[in-house]
Amino acid sequence: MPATMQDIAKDLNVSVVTVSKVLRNQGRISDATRKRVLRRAQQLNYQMNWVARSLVTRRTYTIGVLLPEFAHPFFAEIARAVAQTVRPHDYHIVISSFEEDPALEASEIDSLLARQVDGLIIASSQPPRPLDVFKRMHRRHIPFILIDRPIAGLQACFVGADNRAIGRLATEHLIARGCCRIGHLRGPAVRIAAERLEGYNQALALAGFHSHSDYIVFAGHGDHTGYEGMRRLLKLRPLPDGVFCYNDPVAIGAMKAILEAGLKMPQDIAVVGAGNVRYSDVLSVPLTTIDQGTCQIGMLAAELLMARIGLKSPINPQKILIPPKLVERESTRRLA
Amino acid sequence: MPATMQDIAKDLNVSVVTVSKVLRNQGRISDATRKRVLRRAQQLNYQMNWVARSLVTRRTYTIGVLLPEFAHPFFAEIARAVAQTVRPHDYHIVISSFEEDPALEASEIDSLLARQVDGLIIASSQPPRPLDVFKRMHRRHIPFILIDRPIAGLQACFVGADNRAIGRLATEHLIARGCCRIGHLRGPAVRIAAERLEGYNQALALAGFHSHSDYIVFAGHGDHTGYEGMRRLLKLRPLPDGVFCYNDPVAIGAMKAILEAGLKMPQDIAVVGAGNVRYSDVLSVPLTTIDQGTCQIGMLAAELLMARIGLKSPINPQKILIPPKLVERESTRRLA
DNA sequence: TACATTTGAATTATCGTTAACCCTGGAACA
DNA sequence: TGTTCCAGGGTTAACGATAATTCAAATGTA
Repeated sequence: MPATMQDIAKDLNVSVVTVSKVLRNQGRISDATRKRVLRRAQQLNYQMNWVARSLVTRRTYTIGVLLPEFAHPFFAEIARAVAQTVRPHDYHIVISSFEEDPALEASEIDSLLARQVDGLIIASSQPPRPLDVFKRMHRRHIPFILIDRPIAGLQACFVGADNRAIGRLATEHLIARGCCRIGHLRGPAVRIAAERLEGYNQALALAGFHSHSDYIVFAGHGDHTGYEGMRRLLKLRPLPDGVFCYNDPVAIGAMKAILEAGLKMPQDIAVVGAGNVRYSDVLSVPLTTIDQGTCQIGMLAAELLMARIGLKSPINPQKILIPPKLVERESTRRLA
Repeated sequence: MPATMQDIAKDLNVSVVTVSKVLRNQGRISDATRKRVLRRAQQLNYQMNWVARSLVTRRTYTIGVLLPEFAHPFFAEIARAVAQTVRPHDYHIVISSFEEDPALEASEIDSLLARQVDGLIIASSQPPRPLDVFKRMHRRHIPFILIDRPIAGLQACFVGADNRAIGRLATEHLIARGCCRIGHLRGPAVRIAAERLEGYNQALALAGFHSHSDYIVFAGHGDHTGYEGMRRLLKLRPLPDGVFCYNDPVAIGAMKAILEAGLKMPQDIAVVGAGNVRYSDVLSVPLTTIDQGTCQIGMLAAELLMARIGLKSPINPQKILIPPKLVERESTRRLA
């Protein structure tokens, strides 16, 4: 059994509270006593029992991080950033994924609440009319930050990429590179994908192009969907000369299809992805992409959460959109 | 404030213990009472306070997962597998990374112990003469499983890849493909890298080749080290006609160097990586690699841990080596 | 000297739950 | 009728800490 404060107290003939005070540097304790306690604690290799402390302080120094899937590089990176940001505050993270299943997500939230996390960071998959999990959190005054995917109609803190700006930036870049038949491999039917599409349309409109629905093809999250989608795009005549892909995996799949078709990048078709995942630069043709500030999302969400934990009165929800940055590589590079 | 058992008890004029018993399906409770309690619990939206329960049961239903860095796809995948495996047991994971810093690792272990995790899964960076963190765990009877990186001289459960087999398998494959000057971009000075190197040497010896130290070049973990290393290999004459790379990122870096040198894969040089990371198959030349059963490592480690948690008497440490599998792609494909 | 203040620590009361044991009244049995 | 047994609870005491309050002695002050 690990040593408790009681063990120290008994050995030293002082009260448990005295020990507690010394260990927390609180209250008035004489130097002599302080030293005795500290010494004995070290001898016994005393380690705080945080469970016991949490029970009385109502603080677990633990936050829940709830992600759709955390082997995905994007979410893994966010989790890393969150963990690093909260570590100096003595916080740990309990991480959980829900495989894009709203019901599982809700049950995991409840489960984390039961574990008394001090706050939550969630990349939610809840439908626009969210279940009442969020109400439960409000009632309990548990702060939470939504990341990456906002929820329509929910007043809450949010940190995420500026998806319209991403769509715009990518498309404007293709236009600047001289493309005039720009296709889009759009993502699944979620808000993020819709916003990137909007950005794409905006950029086209601003440039005086008008978008043609044939050139907008549904893809998904993964590279195989990009591959399939691109094969559909390649059947169009005239061929697109530029493609903005919903995300990097989709772009990678698309590149595979393009190479298979015997076409060259960027000469025949220029490709832009989004996300700047690792290895985007060691592909056959290094991929131009839009960096969405993944790391920052995690950091800012964590900071926002830290700031709200322990606040007596709730403050206004804050929304942060990270401005995207273009990362230019071979897949759109202007030829010499 | 969330409802407590006391609230339910007071409303129903029963004792808290009765409520507790109902909620745990324990003890003898009449059907009538049971129903009343259950109904009231639902009405009040009662949620167990796991912190309080943990304090008395000495079980947190939480395990610590300690990794060198968890944005790395290998570790992220392991974490995912662990989380999925323990979820059915009602366990959650507290995850933490220590950036390859043994001191930070030790302090994180202590920190997780203070949080009363029921067990730990650790990919340790401790030196062969490990600090006494592990002794502390033994004293407290906290089960832990080492993964990926065994610690010499420490009696403990271990689950990891069979690195000698990986080195052997990769090298034998190159030999089978007709390579006869096989280089090795070896990893950093850690046991894993040494074992893969051993496997490489074994395979060469078995085939009657003798290894030449010039053809063994130090690389590291990341792709840039692979790039640098390969450039050194490319200065050798005669040129190697096959390279076994410590891991996939190194291989990816190496491929970049090879392509830059104007050489072709696999015609001029065949390349084998190890790890089978995502995107290994969408590279310019899809990379032949050795799958080390990442997912299985996480799963088996988690299962092993679950089996040990709550065991009264400690049982013998168990070591599991996952047999590797060859994943053949273009980078070594035999030409038609 | 008498009173107020400070210092250093002990007491007491939680926190929300479970473990272990105790109690009561009626049914079953002899 | 008395004894036993058991169903259906209740009581009490933790678990390991902290918050709030109280208290005795030492110190300062008038």
